[in-house]
Amino acid sequence: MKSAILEAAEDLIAANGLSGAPLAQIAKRAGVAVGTLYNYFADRDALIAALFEMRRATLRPRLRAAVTAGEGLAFEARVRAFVREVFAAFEAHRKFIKVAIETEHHRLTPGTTAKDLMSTIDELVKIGAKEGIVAAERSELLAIAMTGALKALVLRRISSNAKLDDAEADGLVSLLLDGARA
Amino acid sequence: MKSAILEAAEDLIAANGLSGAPLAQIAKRAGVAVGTLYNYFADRDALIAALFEMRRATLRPRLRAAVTAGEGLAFEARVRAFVREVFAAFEAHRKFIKVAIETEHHRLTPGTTAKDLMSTIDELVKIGAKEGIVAAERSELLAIAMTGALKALVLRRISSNAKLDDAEADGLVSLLLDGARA
Amino acid sequence: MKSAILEAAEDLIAANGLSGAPLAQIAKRAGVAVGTLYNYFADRDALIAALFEMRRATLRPRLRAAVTAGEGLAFEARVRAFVREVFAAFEAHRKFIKVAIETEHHRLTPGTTAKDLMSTIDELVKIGAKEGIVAAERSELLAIAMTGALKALVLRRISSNAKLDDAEADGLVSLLLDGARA
Amino acid sequence: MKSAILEAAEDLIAANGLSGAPLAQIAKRAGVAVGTLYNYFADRDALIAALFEMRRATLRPRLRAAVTAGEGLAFEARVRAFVREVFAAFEAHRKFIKVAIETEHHRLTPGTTAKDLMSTIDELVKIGAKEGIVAAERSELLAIAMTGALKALVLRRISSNAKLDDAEADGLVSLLLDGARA
DNA sequence: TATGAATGAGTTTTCATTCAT
DNA sequence: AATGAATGAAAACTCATTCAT
Repeated sequence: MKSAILEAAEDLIAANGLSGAPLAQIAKRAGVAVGTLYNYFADRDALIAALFEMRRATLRPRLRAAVTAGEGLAFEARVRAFVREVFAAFEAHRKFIKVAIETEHHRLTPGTTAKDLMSTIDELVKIGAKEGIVAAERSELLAIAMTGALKALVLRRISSNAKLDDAEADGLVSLLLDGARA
Repeated sequence: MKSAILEAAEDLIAANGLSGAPLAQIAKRAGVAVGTLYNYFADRDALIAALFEMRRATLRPRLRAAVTAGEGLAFEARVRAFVREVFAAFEAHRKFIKVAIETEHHRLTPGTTAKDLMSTIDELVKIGAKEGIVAAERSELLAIAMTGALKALVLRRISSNAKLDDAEADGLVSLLLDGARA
Repeated sequence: MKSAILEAAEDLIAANGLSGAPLAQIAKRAGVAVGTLYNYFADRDALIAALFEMRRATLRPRLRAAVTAGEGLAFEARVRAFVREVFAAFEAHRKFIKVAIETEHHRLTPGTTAKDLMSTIDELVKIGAKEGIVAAERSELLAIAMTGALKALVLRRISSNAKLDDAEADGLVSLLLDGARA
Repeated sequence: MKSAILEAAEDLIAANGLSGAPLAQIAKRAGVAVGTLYNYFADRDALIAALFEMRRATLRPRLRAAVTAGEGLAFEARVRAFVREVFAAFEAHRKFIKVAIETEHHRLTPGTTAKDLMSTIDELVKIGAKEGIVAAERSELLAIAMTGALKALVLRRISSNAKLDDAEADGLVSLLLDGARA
């Protein structure tokens, strides 16, 4: 029930944005009465927060796992493994990822998947810097650029109904580590 | 008067988001009565649209100029010049740029500065591909990544009250063309 | 509840006209909150339309019945029966009849009781023409005049709190069929 | 100037009703600024009232004249002359007559042409009664019916862009005095 | 006198939240 | 727990009226 409600909310937010998902519509789509929403969530904000936290609870472990996935490998291979894992995780939650990226700057969605992605990438880049693979003075920039590039790529692919596969992941990693020159 | 209203709207949207700027507050901050807003804009949507179009009218020529800024130069220098120009333009409109990037996916803000940036970068990357500097098979990815990285960097700097200067621009270009390796 | 709201609207419109019945007053008189109105009607226009349609649904069958009331009788007797029935029906809905006649030409009230009356009278007059009782070349005029005269008489009686009884009906029919000469 | 404003108001009211004629539109159509309206009329109500009074000032004398038009003639001829005169007067002010009849029951238009018509007809009918032509017990009814029938006929003809000529007038008089029988 | 931008009270409309069943 | 009608505060919108120029 709770998750049926959250899925209904997710659908509507994905389609119409955060302010295009009134409780009446969420309830209708979830097949329950409005009043029922209040048996599961204190208020609208809490419902939205719960949606983001539910997905976060699923995605954060996978992001964490993605960091450790390539442990022992050379840095490039490790980053490649990381991005492949991230893409796989996002692929499994396309609708929410769209929502998470699009509403990233909204008051109601602080500290959610977008932030988790950022901090995970930070962590990974620091490893590269410590290993001397990534130029120290470029590491902050790399982290920011990688996060931005990844989100842009993901959103693009989701919006055009294209897959997020390993080739896509490898391409992004090559670009960021070796540049775009021919 | 019209622009005082739009600036008030910009301030409020920058502070509280698109749905955190009721007409009563906009009017108050602009120092006019609510009714006055309707002397200048058909309705709330039109006011918001006008804000984005006003800034767009200022920024688009600068983005276009940024593309031609480095004409004749080698591609890397040209991209460098482009990003420096873009940063200079964004620096002059920090508040709006924050708003434009944060609300990029909102129903009320289609075809605005964020799109102009994307298409401008597209154009530039195509030149690099034609010149053989950018690997053809990487050009789409480069355009997406560059747009995403640039927006992420800009937003980060604006949010932390840091400048968007030439050094920042050069760093981003190096990263994208040559990669992050030490 | 729905009909309490419509009755409140009817009262206010009868007293102050269509534009003298704001939703706040309708709600107050109906003993509900303003928001409640929107649980029953899409918007103000829909509420007004519903009022006219509700009464129409009641009155139209009675007008139809009035046409058949005198079937088999000689034409004059038939018309007499018709007008008596109409008066009885109107008598039972004085307040609405007042509203319906007074707002007959308003944008929000097309195709309502006033039109039904007109078309019903048309039908009846055609019967009289076919039977040769009414001069063919006078039938259109008779229909128009009868409708106008009937509405004027009804409105007059309602406004002066006078009854609409059989004598009144018979008087009108005599006048229209035989003229006013002594 | 004043009459240009009143004509603009008349046009708009004829087209959209009393509540479909905001001052801004009236001013625009009259080719003046809103503020100017207040140099000629105390407020909106006064403007509307002035429109009705201006026309009334023109029409009332013609209605009065219509009563005396047939003095000396036999009653039927006199009524015929009266209705012909009325039709001629109304024909010359079709737009206003439409407005006057349609808004007859509005708060802002008491004691105007519609009432003048009624009282004029009353007067005429009384003459017929005194002369013994109209049955005394039918005179009130005749007056009401004649007024209603006349207004209905006029409105019908104006709405369908048909003329109000002498034949039309004669037809109405015959109907009311002699009835519709073949 | 003419102008038309500015005003703000009045009205409509939305929607999260409550609560009796 | 589930329901959904009722609520009313907040927001959008309209328009007669004012007033500085």
